[in-house]
This record gives sequence, C-alpha cells and structure tokens, in this order.
Amino acid sequence: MTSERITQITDELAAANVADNCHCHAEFAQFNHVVDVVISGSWMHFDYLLNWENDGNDGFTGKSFCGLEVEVELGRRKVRGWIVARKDRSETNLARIKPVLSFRPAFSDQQLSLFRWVSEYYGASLGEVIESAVPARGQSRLINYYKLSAQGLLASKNEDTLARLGARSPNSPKLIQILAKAESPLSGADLETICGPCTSTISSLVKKQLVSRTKDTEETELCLNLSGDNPPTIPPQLNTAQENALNGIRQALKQQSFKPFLLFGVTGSGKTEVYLRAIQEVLQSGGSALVIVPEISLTPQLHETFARRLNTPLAMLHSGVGTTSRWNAWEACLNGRIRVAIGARSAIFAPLTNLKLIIVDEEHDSSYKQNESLRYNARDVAVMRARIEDIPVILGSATPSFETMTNVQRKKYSILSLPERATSHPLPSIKVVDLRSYKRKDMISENISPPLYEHLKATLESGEQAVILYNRRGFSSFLQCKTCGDVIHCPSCSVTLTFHRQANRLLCHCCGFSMTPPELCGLCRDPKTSFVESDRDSKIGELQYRGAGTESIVEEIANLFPQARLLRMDRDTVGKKGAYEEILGTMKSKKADILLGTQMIAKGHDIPGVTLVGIIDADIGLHIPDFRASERAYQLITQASGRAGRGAIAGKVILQTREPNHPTIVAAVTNRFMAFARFELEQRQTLNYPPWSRLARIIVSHPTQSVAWDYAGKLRNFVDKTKEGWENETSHNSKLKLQVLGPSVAPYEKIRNRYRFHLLIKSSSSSAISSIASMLDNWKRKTRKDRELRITVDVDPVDLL
DNA sequence: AGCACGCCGACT
DNA sequence: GTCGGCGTGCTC
Repeated sequence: MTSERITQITDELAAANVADNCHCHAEFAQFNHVVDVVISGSWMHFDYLLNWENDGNDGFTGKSFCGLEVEVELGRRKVRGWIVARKDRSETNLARIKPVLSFRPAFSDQQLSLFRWVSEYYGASLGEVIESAVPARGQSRLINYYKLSAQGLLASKNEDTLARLGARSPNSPKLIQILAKAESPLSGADLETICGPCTSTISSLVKKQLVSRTKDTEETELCLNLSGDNPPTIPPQLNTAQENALNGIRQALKQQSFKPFLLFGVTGSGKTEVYLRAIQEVLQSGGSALVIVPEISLTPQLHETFARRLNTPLAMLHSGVGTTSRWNAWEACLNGRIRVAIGARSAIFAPLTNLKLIIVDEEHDSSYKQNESLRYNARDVAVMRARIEDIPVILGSATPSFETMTNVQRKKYSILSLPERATSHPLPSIKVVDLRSYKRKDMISENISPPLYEHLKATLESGEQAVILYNRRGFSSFLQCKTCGDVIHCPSCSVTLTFHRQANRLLCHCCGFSMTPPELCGLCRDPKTSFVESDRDSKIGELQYRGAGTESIVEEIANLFPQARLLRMDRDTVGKKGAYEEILGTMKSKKADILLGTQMIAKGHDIPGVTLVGIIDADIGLHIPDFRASERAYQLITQASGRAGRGAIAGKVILQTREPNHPTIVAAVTNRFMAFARFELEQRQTLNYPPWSRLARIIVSHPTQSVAWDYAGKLRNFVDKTKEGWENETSHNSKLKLQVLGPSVAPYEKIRNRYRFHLLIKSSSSSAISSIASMLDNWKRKTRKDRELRITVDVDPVDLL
C-alpha cells in the first residue's frame, strides 16, 4: 500500500465534498476503514482511515484490525499508535480524517483485552499501557537536545545581553545560564524539570540562534536470544511430590481453561524441574509458554537450564539490550517462530501465540511491581492474562505472598506442595545467636560473634564455601560529628548519606547524589573560615563513621581470615553488565570461598559448594515503617538460608539477632511459614491492610512544602466528595466502602528536593480502588496548574515509603 | 511535541 | 497602536 494512493483518496473525498460526512462514502468503504487509533504514551485517540485491499491469507485476521501498530500524522508530526477498534462510521468530518501511513501487526485481540484491563485497573491511559508493553520501533526514537550556540555562549557571558533578554522574558536568561553550565546537551524534558514549562521560550531562543537544537537517539530496551544448540542434560528423576504437582498441572493443561496454581515448594525442592516438564507438555501439544522471573540477573541462568532441556528457540525478554533485537524477539513470538519466552516483569506482555501456560517464578518478589511510570504488578497481570487467555498459571515460591496465600485459603487458587528438598539433604538447620548475650569485648570483631567465627573457620578449613548476608550497602551508613552530634544528610533528600569507601564518596541511596566526604563537621568547623594553625590539633568537629555496610563487613572478615578469597555482591559490584554472572561463576567454580552481599545473594541461585550461610543482622528491615516489613524480613531470612546445603554436603545457617523472640524471627528459624502467615494475617486484619483490603496510594510532591500540603488537602476533598457521591447511589451501597487516610507526610519526607505527602485509600472492592485511580488520573490533568506539582497514583503499592 | 490563538505588558 | 512573550488548548 502506498501513501500516494491514500493521499489521493483523501483528496478525492475532500474534493467531492461528501454530503453525509458521518458515513464512509460507499465507493471507498470497500477499502477504506475508519479505525480508532490510540496515540503512543497518551490518553488521546483519533479516527484514521486504513486502506486495506487484500482480505486474504496474510496471517492477520482482517476483520477488526485491532493490534496493528500504525504510523500516523498528528498535527504536523508523525507518531506511533495502535488500532484498538474498527468503526462503521465516524463522528468527525470525513474530509478531516487523515490516512494511516504504514502499519504492521503488533499484538492480538486478547492482548488488547489485557491492555484494557491494565489501563482500567491501574488508572492509566491505554496509550501509556501499550507503549510500555510493546517494544519501540526498529531504530530508536529521536528526541531533541539543546545546547548553546556560539552566539548564545557569548550572550551567557555578557550581562547586558542577559538583562535585555530578561526585560521581556524572565525565563530566557535563566535558560541560557543553565545551558552555559551544562556539560552536555540537555533534552527538552530535562530543561522543563529544571525551569518549569518553557517549550515556547526554548523555541524562540532557537529561532534567535542563541541555542542550537540537535536530534539524538534515546536509549531503549529488549533482546532476542535464539539458542537451541546447548548440550542436553539428563533430566533428573522426579520425586513423588514433584510428580503429584506435575499431574495437577497436566490435568489443567488438558482442560485448557483458566486455573491458577500456587507451587509452594521449599528452597531447593526442584520447582524449576516441574516448570520444565510442564513446558515440555505444552510444546508437545503445539502451544507456547511464558515464564517470568523477578530480575534480569536471574534470566541468563534460567535461560541456560531451559536451553539445555527444551529443543526449541527461546526468547529472552529483558530490559537492557538493543531496541532492534527487542522488536525481533517480539515479532518472533507474534508469528509463532518462538514458543517459549523467559523474561523479567515486562515480558508478561510478550505476544506469544497459542499461549497455553504462564509461569511466575518467585511470585512473592516485590520487583514484579514496577515503581515508576506505569505502576503494574507483573504477577497480577499474569493472573489476569491467564484468565483472559483461559489457561493455567503457576505461581511458584517458597515464601508465597499473603495475597496469594489468601487466594489459596479462599479456594481461588489450587495449592501444589513440594515440602522436601529434591536433593539428598534436608533444609539446613538454623542456629540463632543472641547478640545481646555478648559484651562488646566478647565479640570476635564488631559484627562477628564467636559462634559465627567458629563456623566460618570450620567451613573454610574443610574447603567448603560460605554465603554471608548483610542487607546494607557501603562502608558506613552515616557520618556523625563527635562534637555537636550532627549527622550528614543529603542536600536534596531527607536521608543520611552513606559512605562508600571504594569510591571514596558519600552517596545518597535515594537520589544518587554523591560528594567527597568532608574532613570536619560543616557546622562546628568549616575549614574555609575557622581553620587556623592553632586549631590543627583540636578535636572539635571530628567526624565519626558510624553504622556498617557490606564494604565494612568484608573488611572485618578479611581481617579475621586473611587467606580466604572473598567476593562482594551488591548494587555497587554488579553495576557493569555481566558482573553478576562473573561473581556467581567464580563462586560456582570454587575460585572463591566466601560470598558476601545484600539481599541480592539470597535470590534463587544454586551454588552446590555452599554449606554455611551467615546472617550478620537479621533485624535489618524488621522495623521499617511499612506494613509488609515482617513479611519481607521472613522472606529474606528464608531465601538466604535456602542457599545452604544444596550440594552433596548438608548445610547450616547462623543467624545473628538482638530480638530472638520476635515472632518473625522465630517463625523463620523454625520454618513455620503457615503459622507465621496466620499470625501476620491476623495483625493485618485488625488494621484492615492487604490482603484484607485493597490499597491505593496517592503521592503529592512539590519543591515547596506548603504547596504540596495544600494540594494534598484538595485531593482529600476530591476523594471525599467522590465517596459521598457513591454512598448516595443505592446501586453501589455498602459494598464500595472507602476508607481514606491522610494526607500525611511520606516516610521519605523529601526526595530530590521535592516534599512528599501521601493519601491512603483502603477499600474491600478493587473496582472502587480502580475507579478512584482513573478519576484521579483525569482530575489531575484538569486541575493541575502548577507544572511542578506531581501526583502519582499507585494501585496495590508494594511499599508505603 | 509543535502549532495557532489570544491576552497582556513594554516600547515607539 | 504594535510587537513579542508566554499560557492554553488542539491535534482525527
């Protein structure tokens, strides 16, 4: 199809001055169809004309045209969009309807239903949803970058010029100053975040040739990894529990209808093997399967395991790799060339055809929740997708989320249990070390108790390996003045700065700010003003490095065991691509003795040589102000413990704590998940927290505290009014009870110089939560006058920080 | 995102 | 009066 042909038709239509412009002209109706196109990333949708001449065998059902990605003209620019409906007629004057310039298939009708659900449930626009689901076009999107031209540079140094510019437009000199200071060109979006709305000002500066505009590509994501030639491995024999679980799944596969399973298997119980067999069944019956895992780091491992066992190409879908290959993988799924896809969160939208099974590994993991832009939870989307496609879905975990547990109790999900490890050894026993019973001088070092030391020593002596968990990065978690007690905070956030010794920087874990650590306290002794010779020996303003981190624990252990080969794994050491695999590879090949790290080390990998797991401080995270703190702590302890004794030798866990009687610690140590769940669920019921209710969280932020607070109050009024309206409607009545809390200061009071307040909405009905979310989404678009004001609606928030 | 339109303040 | 900046609203 040519665009000339389309233009010709439109021209003819316009010339004909069609009398009844509410209907397609009969002459063209045969080929030109009015279609509803949603515009990428927005709530807008418009009618366009699609010229479709061949109704033949091109693999696309030419009836609805839904799922075609199109290029269309909007205003004066070309944009990406998707056909979401076919229309018999258009309300718009036909002469105004523009043609579709090009198209290609992008998703199925069923996927569209899923996108619609996501859009409604999370209160986001359909365009936003589809944009975050479908990978970008072959070449990256071009966006505008601005820098000062030679003239602009001159102007920036000339105060007269700036004053002259400023007389008329206060924004112009500001923009020029910013651009003069910038080291690299800034995007339009960057400038807006710094200066507020300034698009027209920028354009005028460009016109005056003070600023130059360049187009450049923006980084985007996804990758394809076709692989079928890994040497096959011999499949292990299934134990009885695995066999039973598989039979349950087999039956559901045969029935070909929606059926959610919880595969509740202790760490090392062989869940992956069950997944593999189930996928094999699916492949044999000609279907395809989708597997999602919590993080990118886990995909390469799983990929290798799967590639060795399944005789089929696999699609690896995860963020981080080139755009073209990402689209290729998407297309390969769409046309059925690839029938198994593995990936992180966003892979849940993969367009596999004839999908027969979805697997969500480690379903409890909070990284399934996207915490920016479109705030969806891939686990929940997975269940909805299974419902729409009418297929089984398996949620696997050793520590299921309470939401999932509740669904099991309510008989919505079927449970399949793997209570024993697949290997010869039982779960490791956990030895609790009560740190309160050791005086400072009795400790081997700051954070290592005698029992942990002894076990580490024995492990190293017998040539075995250890994993040590300390869930805090850096060297010191804060710096405090010995004189005045002041603690160094981030200049833009309400958190303390963490000292990272390797980089010799103070780092903000919230916004990424970094600085060289000062020598003295800025309050008592500013070196620039008060530092005189006679002061040199004074101890006034000396800084104390307080609180441990993975870096300092590594040092402690290195001092105790100088000959041990230590590896550290946290966000700082796995920053580079491939670093994660490298560290695990070194550990697996026994080229290192101790692996020390944050929660990262606890996630689902298998190092057979590890016989000891040490938890330095089990209390970290137990008291953060979030209703899921206990649940998280339990999961972390259990997952970390699960790294021990996966090989030929049985494992042991040493857990250091100051609260050995805390119900969460007790439950984790005795591995009584069900008892813990019952206890925790009771607690949550009294406070009406999930899973007993649904939550939506509204975050308001603004550089000025009072503005944020005032708007939060207005939001509260809006919600209250909506609530009243519903209560007066008899059709809704008591079922839609809403409970509104706040506004209150968010636990992270300030992030990136923006003050944060939040409102919490609880309801027993998820549809009430969703309607509120989408109403707020609309309302904020209308009432927001201050462009600095940011309102985020988070449905089913994963934390309340 | 880019453009038209319309309001308003500064300057001839 | 007129010019130009800047906010607002629209784009099928």
